[in-house]
Amino acid sequence: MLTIGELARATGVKVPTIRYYEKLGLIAEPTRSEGNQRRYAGPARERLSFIRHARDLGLSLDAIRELLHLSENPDMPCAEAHVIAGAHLAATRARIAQLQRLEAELARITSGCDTSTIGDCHVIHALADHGLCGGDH
Amino acid sequence: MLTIGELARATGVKVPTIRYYEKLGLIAEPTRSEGNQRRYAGPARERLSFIRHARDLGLSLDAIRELLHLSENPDMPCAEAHVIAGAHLAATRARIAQLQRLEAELARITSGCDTSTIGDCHVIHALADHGLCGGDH
DNA sequence: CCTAAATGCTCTAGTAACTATAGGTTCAAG
DNA sequence: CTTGAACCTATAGTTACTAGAGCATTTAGG
Repeated sequence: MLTIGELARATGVKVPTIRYYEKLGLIAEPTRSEGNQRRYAGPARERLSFIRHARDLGLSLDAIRELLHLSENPDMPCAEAHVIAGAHLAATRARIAQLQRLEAELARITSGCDTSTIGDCHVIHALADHGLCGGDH
Repeated sequence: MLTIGELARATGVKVPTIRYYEKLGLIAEPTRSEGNQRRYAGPARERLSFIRHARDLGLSLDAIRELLHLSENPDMPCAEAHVIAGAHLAATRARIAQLQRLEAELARITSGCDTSTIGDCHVIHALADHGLCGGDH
């Protein structure tokens, strides 16, 4: 049986976060010691590692909740799991594309200024005047 | 003089967001009509457009607050504005790089499964077992 | 056995940047 | 003069935690 601190070290999830996940119902309430401290068995560690890994990949707790629910029914079709992961992949790609557009504009804004006072600083003017950029955001 | 709704349409910032920015002190409290409704003059529109554009570029309200402060003093050196924009550019590039790593792993996870039940679904297993991935996150 | 340090407990509030809702008021057009 | 759109304030909810206060338990050393 692991204490909450040992579980935290084993999974890389911080102690307050474990308690937070418990309150959200993502992990089960564990057994308690005589002094009311949480004691975890092996399955809790696996479940928490699952959550950790999925969070690292950027999945929302809602998506993770669904995946956990699916994983409890090994006989169910897994199409839904593919939908969730696929949707997240698409969202990730869209976000990358958006950030790349922003990167291009930020690079343009920051590179074009060689003056030294705010009054004619290109950075400030570019931010103030939307017309100076591609305008695609 | 614009009503708050007209200002919202002119800048693309939603009405509740304008009031929110006012409460944060990002924009000045405007004059009011006899019936206590907000009435805006031209400068408010420019300032709000500045904020909007900077937000679209992903700058935090804190960073925007600093830039607004700088823009009020046209004679000050603009090195600080370059630092803010440059830091944001670097953060954006780092975020893109991170998302691209996640994209690669998500693509790997979602592509490798051609079974049909949860029990042996690659998506679920890949999330449960950190050892199956590159492990660089 | 006793004590001190580390770890644990609950609860509340704070973070970013809004968004939504409730319940009421004002404005402009017909 | 009435109606409907737009306005007002204030509070609470969103996401995924994190920080802090104030107190209890566990464990290792002496």
